[in-house]
Amino acid sequence: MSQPTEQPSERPAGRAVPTSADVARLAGVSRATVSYVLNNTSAVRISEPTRRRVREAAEELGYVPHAAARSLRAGHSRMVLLPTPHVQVGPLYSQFFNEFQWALRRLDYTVVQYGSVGLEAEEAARAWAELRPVAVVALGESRLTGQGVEILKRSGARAVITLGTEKVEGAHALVMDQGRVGEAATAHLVETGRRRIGVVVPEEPGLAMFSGPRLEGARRAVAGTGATVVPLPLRYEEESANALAARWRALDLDGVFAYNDEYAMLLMRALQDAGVAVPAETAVVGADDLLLGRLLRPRLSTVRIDMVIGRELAELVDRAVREPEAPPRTSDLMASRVVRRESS
Amino acid sequence: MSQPTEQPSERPAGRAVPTSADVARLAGVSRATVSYVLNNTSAVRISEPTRRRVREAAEELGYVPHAAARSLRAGHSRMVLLPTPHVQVGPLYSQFFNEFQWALRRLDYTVVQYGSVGLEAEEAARAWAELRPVAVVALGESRLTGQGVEILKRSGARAVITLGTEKVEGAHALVMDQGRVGEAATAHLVETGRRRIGVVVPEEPGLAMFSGPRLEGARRAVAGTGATVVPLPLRYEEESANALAARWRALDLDGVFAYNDEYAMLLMRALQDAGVAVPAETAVVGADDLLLGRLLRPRLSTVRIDMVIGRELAELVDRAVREPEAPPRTSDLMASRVVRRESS
DNA sequence: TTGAAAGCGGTACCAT
DNA sequence: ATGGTACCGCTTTCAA
Repeated sequence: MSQPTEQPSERPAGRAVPTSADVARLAGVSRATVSYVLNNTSAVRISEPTRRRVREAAEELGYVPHAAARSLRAGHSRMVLLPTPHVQVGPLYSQFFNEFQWALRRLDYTVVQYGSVGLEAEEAARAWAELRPVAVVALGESRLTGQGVEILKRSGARAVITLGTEKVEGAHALVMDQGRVGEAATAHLVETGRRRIGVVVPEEPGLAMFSGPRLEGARRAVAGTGATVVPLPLRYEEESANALAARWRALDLDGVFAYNDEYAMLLMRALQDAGVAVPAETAVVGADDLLLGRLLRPRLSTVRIDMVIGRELAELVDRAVREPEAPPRTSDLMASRVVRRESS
Repeated sequence: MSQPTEQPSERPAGRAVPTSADVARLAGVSRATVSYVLNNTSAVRISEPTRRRVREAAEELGYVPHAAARSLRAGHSRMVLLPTPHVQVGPLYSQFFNEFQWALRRLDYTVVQYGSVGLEAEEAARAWAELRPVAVVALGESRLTGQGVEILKRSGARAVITLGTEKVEGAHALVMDQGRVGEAATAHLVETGRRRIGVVVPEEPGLAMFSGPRLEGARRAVAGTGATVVPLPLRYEEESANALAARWRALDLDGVFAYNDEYAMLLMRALQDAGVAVPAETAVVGADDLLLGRLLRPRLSTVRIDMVIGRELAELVDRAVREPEAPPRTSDLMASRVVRRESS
């Protein structure tokens, strides 16, 4: 550039970002005093007039402290990093998530979601580590490897928590036992006299971490009852459902756990169109207890999933941060119960 | 504490977080050299053997650079901050969002979502400003005030972009003209001969920013046609829908735009249960083109919304960052078209 | 080709 | 009750 080099060229118009030094200058005090006042440092007494002058100066300049500088000096941050899940999440999850964030904030943590679409597990971990979070809470399928956990801990993370089904070496694993969902649904079907039970397994990628355990749970439920379980691959598309419905009679199933309410609705519609009577011929059970299930005819039986309240998880994170050496408390964060309606 | 003061007590077990100085020491070079090697600084030539020693040392220590220190020194970051929306978002939005994040990363930005549940507009803005983001993109109803924008810009944000319906003083406003959705749906109803048209207005808080403009759009569509629009408040609950259906005949409506597919399904079910024939007596149109709409009987007519591709928005953000003084380009990011099925 | 050192914005100890 | 100052980890001249 041909511009004189003394021109910063960084903030072309408008003055520079105010720092605590600017506040100090305007208030006629030292930077230390500014820090004391703005942080209400109890160990130091500052006279009321001085406090006021500092506050007014900060206000006038629109001063906002620089989080990076602060945490650099402090040697740690209170940032909890949440890798954003790749898969589409349901309303249940969203509510839980909001609650969790809110609770963490109450505990004085800064919650930040960091998306890592299109990054490999390890480079993602490295990217997260650059932010020096005090804790990382991976909720979904974000494949966090043992290697990744090691990177994070080496860079100062005091707690790495996975919330899911896979247990990762070195991380606190909070299981959400998806198996229970399949178990509850299938047990219900068995109890109501069904013997040959289909279990829908979505073919969409990213759902495997839920569908696998649910299928396993279904298998547990039939063990020793004489009933059998048949996995049913299904894409969330009308054609896929119709194809499945077309060969329904050949499958000879009298009950089906459809993974969740959406797949259940898809399948039930296809079954009805194919002339299969629900629940007379085949009982259908979904999961998630969506409102839409109540609108179907017959009304859809479902498994209602109650996730642990966000506050509980937030406290668990806080404890893990304060006592990193404590043994990973493996809690189960889900409770499942069947809501029987008309489709089963 | 009675512990000797020389004990850091910060990392009780396990060694300290490695810094570039540690890498330098291990590699037998200076910190400067480490920086040069790890950043591939082209202005400086470092011998290949040295490069290797540095890389190996970094690898061995598990060194990850400290983002805060880096951006503090640099005087700026490439963080784009996205306040997380409070309302539950649909699958359309999620897809768009992922694409947007991906595109921003490709442009070398660090995308971070910051939740602000339970914070007032201005304190939220201050919290965001502490992170010194280079840009803030507020997508939802996160009420960003003119005051908030001012705070952010004062603290170095080169672009503040709102994506929504409200225009905020000082921010680049990218309108997503929700009105078009209501306009398209209603125009379709009018063209197919409907005269008294209901427009569902969800009572759920947080949806007002969508429902208001959609209602206005509906009003535009009937202007001068002789048709009329009747707002229909509705909660997303079965009882509310039933109550509305019970007084349907009294309302004397022959068409309804039901806000979106979910509300449409809710309402259509209630209408059918109340004996109102769809579409013979009343036509129903939803929006979002969810798969579930195709499963209903009659199949639900809908408005398909195509959002701008995330890449386009990412480039727009990039341009705004590089030329903060350029006039806010107000682009429309949505295209709406009616998909007629059987319910209209 | 490499090293020494200044400085980014805060905080907290130690003086005064 | 305040101010001076060292330092957190990293980048980037400037010298050698």
